[in-house]
Amino acid sequence: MKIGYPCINRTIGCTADRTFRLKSYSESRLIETVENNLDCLLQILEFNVKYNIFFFRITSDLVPFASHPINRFDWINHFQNLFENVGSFIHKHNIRISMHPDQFIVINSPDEGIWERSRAELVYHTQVLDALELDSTARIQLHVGGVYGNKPASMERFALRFSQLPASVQSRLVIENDDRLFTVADCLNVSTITGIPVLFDTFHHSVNNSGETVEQAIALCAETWTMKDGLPMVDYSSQAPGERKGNHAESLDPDHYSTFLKNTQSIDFDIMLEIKDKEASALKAVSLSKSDIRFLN
DNA sequence: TCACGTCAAGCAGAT
DNA sequence: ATCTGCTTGACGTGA
Repeated sequence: MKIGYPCINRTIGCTADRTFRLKSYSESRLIETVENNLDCLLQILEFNVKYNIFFFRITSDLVPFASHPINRFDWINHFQNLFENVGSFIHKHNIRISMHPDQFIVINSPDEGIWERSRAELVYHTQVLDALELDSTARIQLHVGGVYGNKPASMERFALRFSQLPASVQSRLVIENDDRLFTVADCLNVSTITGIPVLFDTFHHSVNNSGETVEQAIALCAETWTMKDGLPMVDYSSQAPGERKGNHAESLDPDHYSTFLKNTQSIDFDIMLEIKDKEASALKAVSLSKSDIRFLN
């Protein structure tokens, strides 16, 4: 079991997701920003290793406008050395990496334009992981997408579109249950058709499920991950006390977390803490997990 | 230096 | 018809 947090470190004072406005686009601005972002990414990973955090989600904003038509710069070759440098650090310390394209990436949209842009953005995410020379355990997590008034048809369209993606992208994708539309059961159905592993999100499951317990759901998801996919990835968070249903907690709830570990102890996985205070909660989790046999492995 | 309107992109439910 | 939450910040203009 590895413990991780997404994208941002609030302790070390740099950001790996610096960007700028489309109107301000220039090649020099892009180069300057990506240099900063890659440099900061390495700093974050160094911080993580120092504190026994070996799972990390790389921000989608690492290369701003990477899949936008305005960007015709060959950033992969230009930054090849920097990517390899970060990648070798990841290898050396056996860090697990994920990425999570944001809500605009919807491959099952009936709108061809949205599909085209989504495909381009997935290619970009794949290019980042490939430039880092990461193996097939480094994954891109995606939701199934929209329902458009017909869930079975939308799931079938997802499978069709998946089959039309480049093989390099296909081998990186995993699908995640969401909080409103596609449950674990839906994702498992899509997985049966496509072979895509299912990433279990605990919080989404708590607000959108088909009656399975967490233990049942996580076991079913785990079965969709093969050796080459690596350990199953799990997104973990809990309800913010007193806030609107669905809001992520500000900080790790030690009791909730310990109970979750106990309830899932028969399965090993890597856990991504989607909690607002980022690395602070990861540090708490590392300390709480030290008595867990999976963490010691 | 600071305040604050806005930022590439989508969906679905609420108002 | 328009706004809001997803992830929440931070860019950058105007004063």
